Amino acid sequence: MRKITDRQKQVLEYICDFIDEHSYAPSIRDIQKHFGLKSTKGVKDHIDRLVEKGYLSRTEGTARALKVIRDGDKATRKVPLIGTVAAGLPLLAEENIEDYLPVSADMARTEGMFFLRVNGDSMINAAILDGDLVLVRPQPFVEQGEIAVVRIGDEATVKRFFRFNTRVELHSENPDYTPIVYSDEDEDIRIVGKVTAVFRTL
Amino acid sequence: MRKITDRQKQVLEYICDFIDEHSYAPSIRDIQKHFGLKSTKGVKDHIDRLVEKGYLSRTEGTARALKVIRDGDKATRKVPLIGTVAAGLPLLAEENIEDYLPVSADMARTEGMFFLRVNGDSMINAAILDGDLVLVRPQPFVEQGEIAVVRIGDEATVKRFFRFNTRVELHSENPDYTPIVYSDEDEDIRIVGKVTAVFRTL
DNA sequence: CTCCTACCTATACATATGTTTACTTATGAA
DNA sequence: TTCATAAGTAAACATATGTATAGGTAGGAG
Repeated sequence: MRKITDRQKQVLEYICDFIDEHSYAPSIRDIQKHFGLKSTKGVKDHIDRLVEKGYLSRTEGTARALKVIRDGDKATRKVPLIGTVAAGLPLLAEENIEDYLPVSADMARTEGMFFLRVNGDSMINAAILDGDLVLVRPQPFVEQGEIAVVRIGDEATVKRFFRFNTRVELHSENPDYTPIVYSDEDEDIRIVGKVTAVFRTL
Repeated sequence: MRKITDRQKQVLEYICDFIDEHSYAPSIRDIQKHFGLKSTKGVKDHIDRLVEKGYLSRTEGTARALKVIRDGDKATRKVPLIGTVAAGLPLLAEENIEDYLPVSADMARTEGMFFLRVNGDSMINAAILDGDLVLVRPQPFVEQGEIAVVRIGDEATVKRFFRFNTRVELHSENPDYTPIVYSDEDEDIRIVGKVTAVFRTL
């Protein structure tokens, strides 16, 4: 990223703070007043340079149309919490959205991701506890041994997924539970997605 | 929340979408054009009513100063990741901020919260693994047995905190580690804050 | 029916805001 | 020195945008 002068940095910071506080960008004259300048031109120059150098974007001729371009913008994505696993939940039914949680776009890069609340202690050795939220990326496959959300009939569970010759095994991370074994061709079992993150509130 | 008409709902949705796309709010005339209206007055009326009914807030006389008031706004807070625990880290030093992660404002209600990356397996039985991020609320006390970030001299650790008569005990959640015992009055030990959430990316 | 509200047109008007031209001052590089 | 750039003053200018006044139509509540 190209260098900016100290003054330009001050202006950029003021714009950031202003947007943070008001939810809309400052006008050129707002900035002018803040810095005690006697002309709008100076401000305009600063903005033009910040745009040239890639720190700001704007729509010309439009009021308060400044946007700060953040370094690898930590955008947020609202991810729906759609239910609890290990209960007979109507997966992916929009009616069942309990809440939306904002998640770093880093974590939820794909469209269609969702949260499930985990019920029970079957994954306790994978450090997923009862009540934890898992972030799921929908996909029809996972790598050997990855933690997946699997639908068996009308129920869904979180398990480690293994595929061998002609069978599929779902392993709990708890010695009290024995692996669930299915035939390779059983239509009743389907991978819903891969667990990509775990969230817990204490 | 007071009811709004279908038309008002349409306008509100358009405003939401516009802000989503442009990062700045539409002008009255933007909205007018979108709905194919021939006067600005109608739009103004809608906005006034949406403000009255609590769905919008605005700064009068200011261009593009609309703000959508979201239902129990799932706002986001940028929480800094300031280092790794169990290393001799200069805690809370702003220079050490590695990154900012957006977190649901529900989780980070307090000012000054921060993330620490947990190093090691000393809390494995509390389902906090090596590499997990813990969200910390700075406070000088915790309840008996809660998980806290504690500073011992120049180092910090995550441990369950217990205070007995004249001593303080820090318990790991791993049988391989023995509790650390300190005198009640030892100046060298201090509670930094309470661990309020755990985040893990798989 | 009468009154009220939602919704809309038409037409101005006031001002908030972006844009531009012309100059000045200071600083550092060539 | 000479040139380029950063930063700023001054004074207009153009237009984007909010606001106001005066009506008009349709439907529901009383």
